[in-house]
Amino acid sequence: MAFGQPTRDRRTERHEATKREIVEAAWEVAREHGLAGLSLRDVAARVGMQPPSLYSYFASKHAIYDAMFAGAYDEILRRARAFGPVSDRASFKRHARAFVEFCLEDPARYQLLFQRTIPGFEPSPEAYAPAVELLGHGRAALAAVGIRGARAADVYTALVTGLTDQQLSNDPGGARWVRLLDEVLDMFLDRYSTKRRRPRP
Amino acid sequence: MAFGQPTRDRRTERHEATKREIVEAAWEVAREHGLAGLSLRDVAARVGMQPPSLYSYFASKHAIYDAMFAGAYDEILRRARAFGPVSDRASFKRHARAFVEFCLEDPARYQLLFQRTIPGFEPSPEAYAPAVELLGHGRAALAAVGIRGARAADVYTALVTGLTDQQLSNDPGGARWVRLLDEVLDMFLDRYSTKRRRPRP
DNA sequence: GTCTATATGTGGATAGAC
DNA sequence: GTCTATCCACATATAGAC
Repeated sequence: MAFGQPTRDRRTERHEATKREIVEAAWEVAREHGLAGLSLRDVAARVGMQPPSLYSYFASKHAIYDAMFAGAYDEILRRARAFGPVSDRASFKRHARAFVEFCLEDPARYQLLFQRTIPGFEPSPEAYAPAVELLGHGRAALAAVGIRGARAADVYTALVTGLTDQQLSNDPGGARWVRLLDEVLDMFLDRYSTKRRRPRP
Repeated sequence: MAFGQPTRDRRTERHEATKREIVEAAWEVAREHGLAGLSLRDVAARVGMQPPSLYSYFASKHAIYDAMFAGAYDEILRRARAFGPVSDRASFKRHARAFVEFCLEDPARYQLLFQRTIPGFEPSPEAYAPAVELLGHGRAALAAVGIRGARAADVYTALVTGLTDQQLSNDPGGARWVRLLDEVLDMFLDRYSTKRRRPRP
C-alpha cells in the first residue's frame, strides 16, 4: 500500500497517556478516601477535567477500577519476575516477604486485588489473566523448597494472606503480624516440605 | 413515691422493637446488595417507612452500621459462651470450626466485623467492647491446649482469618480452604503447644 | 412522637453544543 | 475531545401535619 498507516499513531499514544494519568489520579484518591470512597469528581479535578470528560476514556467507574486492577497486577508480576528463581529456604522467605510488603505498601491496592469489597465489581477476564501467571510463580517457588500438591499450596496462600490481613486490619502501619512471617513459614515448611532441614533445638 | 414510674415503658419497648426491625432489614439489604451497597431507601422500603422516618430511630447511616456491628458481636459472643470451655485438642478444634462457620455464614457480616472496608466507619466504643470479651474467650481456649504468649495468639488469629478470607474471596460457598482447618490447627498446635501428643506416623 | 413532604448536596451517567 | 446542561439515585436534614 502506497499510503499505509503510520506505525505510530500519535493520537492513540496521547489517548493512552491520558488514560494512564487518570488511573494514577484514581489511585491517589483511593489511597486518600478509601477504595470505596473513590469519586469521579475527585479524579476529574485532579487531572484538570470536568467529570463527564472522563467518559471519553473509560466507559464507567467500574472500567476505571478494572484498569487499576490490571495495572496493579502488572506491577506485582513485574516484581515477581525481577526477583529471580527460588532456590532454597532463604530465597523462598525473601520471595514471600516481598509479596507481603507489596500488599502492605498500599491497603487500597490490596483491597482491590485480593478482597471482594466493591459491590458489583468483577475484574474482566483480560485484567484477571495476570493472576494466573502469578499463581504459576507461586507454585514454582513452592516446588523449589520441596512442596507439592494443591492442599499445601492452599495452606500457603492462607498463611500469607492471613498475616497480611491481620496486619492491615488490626495494626496498620505497624509490624505486629509481619514480623511473625519467618517463623510461620518455618512452621509451614517443617510440616509440608519433603526437603528436611536440621531440627529445631 | 406514690406515683412512681412504671417499670415497663411500653413506648420505649415499641421504639426498641422498631430499631431491631430496622437493623434486621439492613442486614437483609446488605446480604443482597453487599455491605457497601446498603441504602437507606431499601431499608425504609423493607420496613414500610419513608426514608426520612429512619432518622427517628438512628441518627445516621453509620449509626445503623454501628447497631449492626454491636448485634453481630452479641451473636458471636452468645455462641462462644454457649459452647462451653475448651479442654482438649478436639474441643479446641470444634471451637475454632464454629468461629469459621460463623464467618462463612454471612460474608457481609464478616466484612463489617473483621475488615475495614466502609469509608469513614469506626465502631463506637460501646459496640467494640464485646470484641474484647471475645478475645478473652480465645485466650482461654488457647491456654487450655497449652499455648501461651502474644506471638502464638497472633499466629492463631492469622491462621484462622487467613483460611476464612481465602475461602470467602476465592471459593465462596465452597469448602476448599475450610476443609484444611483441622490439619492447619494440628500444624499450629504441634509447633506452639507445650502439651505434647503422639507424633504423626 | 411519628410520620409525610420537601429541600440540599453529592454521587454516576447521558445528551448535545462547540 | 471537552465542555455545559441535565437526569436520576442517594444520604441527609428540616418543617410541619396528625
